[in-house]
Amino acid sequence: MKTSFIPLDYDSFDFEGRNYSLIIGRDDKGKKVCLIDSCENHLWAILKEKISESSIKKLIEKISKIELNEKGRKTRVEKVELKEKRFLGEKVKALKIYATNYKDLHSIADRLDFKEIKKRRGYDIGFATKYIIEKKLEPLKWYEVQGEMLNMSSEFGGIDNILKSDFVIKLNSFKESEIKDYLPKTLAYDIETDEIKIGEGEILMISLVGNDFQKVITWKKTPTKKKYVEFVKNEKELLKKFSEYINQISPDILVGYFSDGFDMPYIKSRADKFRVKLPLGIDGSQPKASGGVNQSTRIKGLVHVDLLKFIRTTYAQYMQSETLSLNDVAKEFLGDTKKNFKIEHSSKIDHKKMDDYFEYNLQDSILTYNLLEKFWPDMLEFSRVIKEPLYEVSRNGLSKQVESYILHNLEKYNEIPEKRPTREELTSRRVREKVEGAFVLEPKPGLYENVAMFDFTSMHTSIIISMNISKATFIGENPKDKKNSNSIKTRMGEFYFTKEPGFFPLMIKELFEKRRKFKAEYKKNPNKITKARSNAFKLLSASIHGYIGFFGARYFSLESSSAILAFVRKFNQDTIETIKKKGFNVIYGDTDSIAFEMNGKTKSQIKDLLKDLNNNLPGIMELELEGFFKRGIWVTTRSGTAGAKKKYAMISEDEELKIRGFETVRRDWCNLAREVQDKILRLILKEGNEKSALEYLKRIVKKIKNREVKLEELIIKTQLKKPLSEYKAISPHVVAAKKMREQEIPVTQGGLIEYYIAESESKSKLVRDKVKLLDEKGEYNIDYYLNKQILPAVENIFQIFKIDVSEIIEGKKQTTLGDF
DNA sequence: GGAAGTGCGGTACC
DNA sequence: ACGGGTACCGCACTTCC
Repeated sequence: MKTSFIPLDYDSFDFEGRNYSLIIGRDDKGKKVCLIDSCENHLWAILKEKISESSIKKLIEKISKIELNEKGRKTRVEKVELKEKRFLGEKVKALKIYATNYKDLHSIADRLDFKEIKKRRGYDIGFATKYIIEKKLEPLKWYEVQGEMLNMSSEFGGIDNILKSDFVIKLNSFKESEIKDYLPKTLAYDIETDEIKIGEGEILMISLVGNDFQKVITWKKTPTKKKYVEFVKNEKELLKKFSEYINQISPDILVGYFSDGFDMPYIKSRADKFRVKLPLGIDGSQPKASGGVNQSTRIKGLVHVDLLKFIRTTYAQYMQSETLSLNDVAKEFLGDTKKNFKIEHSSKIDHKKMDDYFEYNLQDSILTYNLLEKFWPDMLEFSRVIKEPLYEVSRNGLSKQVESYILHNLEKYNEIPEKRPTREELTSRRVREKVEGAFVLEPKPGLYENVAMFDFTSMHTSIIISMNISKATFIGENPKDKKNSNSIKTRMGEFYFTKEPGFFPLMIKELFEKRRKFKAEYKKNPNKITKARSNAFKLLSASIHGYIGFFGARYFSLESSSAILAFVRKFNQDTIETIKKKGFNVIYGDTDSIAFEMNGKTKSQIKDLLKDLNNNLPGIMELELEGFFKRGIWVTTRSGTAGAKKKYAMISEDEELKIRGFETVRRDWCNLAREVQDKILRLILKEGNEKSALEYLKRIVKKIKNREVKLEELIIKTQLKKPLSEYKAISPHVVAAKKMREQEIPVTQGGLIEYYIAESESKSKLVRDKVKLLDEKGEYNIDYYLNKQILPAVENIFQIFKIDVSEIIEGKKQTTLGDF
């Protein structure tokens, strides 16, 4: 038979001592389809140089005879082929060794201790990855597939009778078809429990939300008018109902928020306790948890997505939200918020409140469902670009995504994949000395008029490409062929890289060009998909240097990482010097940027300067105009007279502000201080002097002294980064967290702690002794907010105008500032 | 018992 | 383990007189 098909999930099974792939997906009518395909497994044995043909022949014979009988499996070498390959750029002769079961590739590699063999590789790549590389049946692309339908058959031990699928097809052939739209069938879920620790409490309710499906299942019998609430007898029945509904709906994706870390483990632990089976897999198998600290749960044939993980790696760096809580993320992306509901212990909840609880539980699934829809184009394109299944792509960090991309693109360069680092390598890489990072120019404090800013386009990546840097192109500290090389001095020594183009920089160049191409495509034809594709390439391209310096990477290279950073410093410093020599006053620079006074020159003259600088840059390196600014302000550090790095504010010609590093953008300062500072920066940058800013400050100070400021403006929010018991220094936010715990308010690691500083009778001078939670009665501490929040936020700004605001902010009696 | 120095802790920049 | 070096700054803690 023939059908359309889009692969969603990849799995495998053994039959008669052989591996088969099981690919789960849909056809274009929405029917669930499983494909069964054979798949050859292989590993590589790289041969030493100058091995005679006859020795190779003998070796092949010996290897062909390898048979294993371990772990109740019989696995044997099926065939061995001699190939001309490359490994880390070197031409090599290698044996491609096929085995009947991929699970034993590692054991076979262990048996290859022949003297003719130099290295063994390719035994540590996941089955799905290998299958996709070999067969090119790639995730989330549409295919026209042809095969034999299995129906009540006995083939493969009658597997088609077990699989919960509309069609099971033994694959014969396939070809890519034109891309049609695809929207996954999604089901979101969320649980409510009476105890946060996994398995220690009861699951009170579970909500499920699909396209036209909304349910809250609970055993907490309460009169309610909510139609979506369904009652069951007890927690055990709740769990059964949960899997019943999932199987009935049969979604492509089961999505939760923090569900790898909470919902799924909780459900599993309660199911274990009650001995309830959760047959959610396509073959009736149970969800399987894996990984230690960073746990995740996999369900066969049903893609379990923990949206938090995807958002964290792909979006967090560009987000405004204070936290990555479902509430904040939904607010930012959906303009929607969670139902405001304070969780209490179930025993305390009365009937009316129970109704709100149901609503709250449902709402969480609705938000999760809507967020998945929102992020779907990005997940889809990531999966297509990286060629890894959704389950992996939705969880992996950027380094892992880069590595997957590399593995899927090695073939073009005829490269044998490098192995994962061994445990010993990991330990030694982790304790290595730090590589020297980027250069930051100390600014000269002041208010500047007409500022131009340049920055290097994708600096690290373009250095890798232009200087041909990688593990394989590194040729040591004193190579013979210095002429044909790029070199740079680092703290660790002078490192040389051949100019002979290496596969790694070439691959990155191609990636970089695709990034350009898809960015242009998006500009020309802006829509969700082109945007997502452009974004996927952008993120991948920006993560290459991070990957090279990541200790878990196959292509990790400390020399490369340190050389890249040395070039980063060199190019920025050289450019600063050149701009200075042309007579400009350079104000500031950080890593890849340079800000300088335009010095009466016109924009077009500045653009000429840019062109000139670009003409002298090597390879694909490029400096671009970040912008022209009407004014910019740089201040001193709090403790001294030096210019503060990573802290500045500029205003563009259309009065848009670019504020970096100031308290305004820091969440651990109270809103009042942030707003006052923001307003003052705005006034000064707009007007070019401090007059109205000063008037404004005086009004605010008066307001504070008259206790006219609302408490919510004074809340200080700080994250609790580790378990309460591990803190050596008991700082205010730790005290606040302890208070919360006393009041049985859940305190979670990573959660935001909110408190304010109140007037107090105690003589203690410690801030922490004045900490109060928001619902604790008290009055805000005027002295603290004036001298420890407002003053530090504005002092340095007015100092630029030689104004000492501490005189304006009276009431600073106890504080002594040694500098005065 | 207070001043000065040290380091913990959180957050931001790129 | 899933990016990591540079930087700022408040606050508690330590040390010293």
